[in-house]
Amino acid sequence: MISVTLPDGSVNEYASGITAGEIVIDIEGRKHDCVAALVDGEQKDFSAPLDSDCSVEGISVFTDEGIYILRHSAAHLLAQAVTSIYPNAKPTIGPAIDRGFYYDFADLEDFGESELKAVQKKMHEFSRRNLAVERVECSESELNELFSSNPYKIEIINDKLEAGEGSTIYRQGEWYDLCLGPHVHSTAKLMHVRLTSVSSAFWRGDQSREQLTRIYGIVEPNKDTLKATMSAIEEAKKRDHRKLGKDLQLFHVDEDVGQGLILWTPRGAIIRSCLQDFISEHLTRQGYHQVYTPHIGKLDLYRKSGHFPYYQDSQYPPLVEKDMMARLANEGCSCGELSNMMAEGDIEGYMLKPMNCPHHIKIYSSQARSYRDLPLRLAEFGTVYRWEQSGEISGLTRVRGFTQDDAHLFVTEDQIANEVLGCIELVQVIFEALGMNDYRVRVGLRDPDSTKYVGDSGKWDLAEEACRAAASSLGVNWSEEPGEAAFYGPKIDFVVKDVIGREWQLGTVQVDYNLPERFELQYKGSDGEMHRPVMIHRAPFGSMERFCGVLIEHFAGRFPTWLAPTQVHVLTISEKQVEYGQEITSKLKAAGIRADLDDGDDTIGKKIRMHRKFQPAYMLILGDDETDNNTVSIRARNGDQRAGVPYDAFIDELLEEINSKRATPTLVPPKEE
RNA sequence: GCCACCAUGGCUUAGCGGUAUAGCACCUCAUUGGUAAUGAGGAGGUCGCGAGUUCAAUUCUCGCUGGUGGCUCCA
Repeated sequence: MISVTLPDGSVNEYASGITAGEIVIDIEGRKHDCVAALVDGEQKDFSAPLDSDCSVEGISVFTDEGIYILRHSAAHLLAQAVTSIYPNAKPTIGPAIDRGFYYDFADLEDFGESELKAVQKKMHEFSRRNLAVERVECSESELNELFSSNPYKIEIINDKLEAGEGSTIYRQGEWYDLCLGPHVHSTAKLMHVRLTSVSSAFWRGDQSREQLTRIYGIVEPNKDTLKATMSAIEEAKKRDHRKLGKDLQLFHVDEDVGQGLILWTPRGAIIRSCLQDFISEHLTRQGYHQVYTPHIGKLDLYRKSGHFPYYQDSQYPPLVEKDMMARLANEGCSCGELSNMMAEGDIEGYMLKPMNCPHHIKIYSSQARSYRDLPLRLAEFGTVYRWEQSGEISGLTRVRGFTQDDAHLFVTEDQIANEVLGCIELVQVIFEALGMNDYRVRVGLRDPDSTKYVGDSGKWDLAEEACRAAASSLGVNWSEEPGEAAFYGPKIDFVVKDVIGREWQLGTVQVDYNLPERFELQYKGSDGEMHRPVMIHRAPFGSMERFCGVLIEHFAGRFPTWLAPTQVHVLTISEKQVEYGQEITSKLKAAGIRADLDDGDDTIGKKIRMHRKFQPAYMLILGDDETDNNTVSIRARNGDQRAGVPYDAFIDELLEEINSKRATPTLVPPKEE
């Protein structure tokens, strides 16, 4: 007999050799929702036999651990289905991920979305057959034998296992895979599975290795959760900023202009400029100076900053004077030679700026500086250009030309902590005003074992401590990430998720010892000696493009009144109200409110339908009642109404709402009942 | 950059080896209508671009451009 401690703390006696699954049934009953067991804190299959005293509890499929086991098992089922249809395909790896699972296959060429259906059908078939999933211990030689036709598995065996060490496989029906488990005990648990997409991946994430075919899928415990997940995916697609950007006419990307180059259309430009105004107010309050610098600079400048030629691949090619180009061409200079000569500094040219810092540095050094000038905070909405890989460009979130809400702070060493804190506060103010609470903070620290960092370690300790202190003052989740610092200093990054779960780095605050060194920046200290300032780079939004993209999805296009491209749409019921409508609209505009008038001859139902797509904060409906009494009828986005409001009262309330930058429109109180 | 898929009037979309649907938007006329589509008529496309195959290509092939999903990258 063995003594087993149950989750409620009680201890039961069982016959030695009982399986973990049998105990889970004993605890949870036959109708439990568990996929595996936790034995002494370790995940085990239901089939695991127990022969000594231990604690046991079930792992519910509705926990993070449980759903991961389900997904992992679904990945196995996928590989079983694929290999049964395509016997030549070689499974490589197939893990569970946050949103489902995938499996990578070698030798599965020409496999596209249209092939998914047959595979999914096969998975359902295997699931319906209720195949037992068995764990089998194997010796090294058995493993080599079993996977002899799959070099990828052999590579894993050779890499992960010590010589002479065995491992386990999981078998379901005829099929088996190298795996540590645990897994669900039967394929029947995997009925609610859907394959979602096909893409490619490199073996072990290495671009120089084989290209594999990756199949993605989702799996859910039951029909209802599957349905919920599928509709959540649909909902997310509706919020996609690329779709909303088109529907709401916020921005346009034109292939004749170029990939990843954003054309801000009038409605989107309003959002951007409101945000910029908002930031500018804070800049003034915090003692920043706004500056303007050009979009290009000499190659030499970027040689000095270290951007060229080191980051050449992610920059637009340099601009070279045309007479020089002609001369070189006449001399038979090849592109490769040209590139070398530019790298060596034999040819001067200009570059689209990939960062604003060199320009700001030149503003710093345009005058002799003393400690009394510090901290000197230079801010600019500076547009930079980077040659992102073509496959990576997407909507507003990954582009080739973007405007950073950039600033560089030139500070003394003992000002670092305070100034970093000031930067963080700005980020927080902005995120709070926009109701963006779902972000995480990464503090990038240096890797203690690496020597790639500039600056002495005492300074680094202070700067890292300043970053830590600043991050913890935020009151949100933050993590230290050793090795994630830039080579020139520690940093704090703000990361948010978009609707399809992709994470985007937005704001960043970085301490930099490197550039002041490279540019030999100086200031005269109170001691009369020359000292080197430290720079802080910071961009609370990151880039206007990316931030607006995330913001569109955050609000699902329903912007707060202060940001809405049009705040009020005035709709007349019949032509009797045209004059009144025009009067109201011009009064709104005179008050600085963004208003739009529709005095056409559509019915009011039609007008509401048409104007809804632009998501104004409010629509005003004007009929005889309103005209006769100098009032307006307010319609909120959700259809709620508030009739008989005197229009000057409406304007006052609206202005109050705009000026307070409320995150949600509140002029129409929700209906009672 | 790599793999797969995709590209038809402003938007959504049908279709096919013989120059093309429909809805919405737009314009005109009628209608003067109270909170998610009033009716009728009209205009608008060399089917992303460039080659090739063919008597004939929007439809087949190749290249390019752009997009989507991923991978890789991201100072």
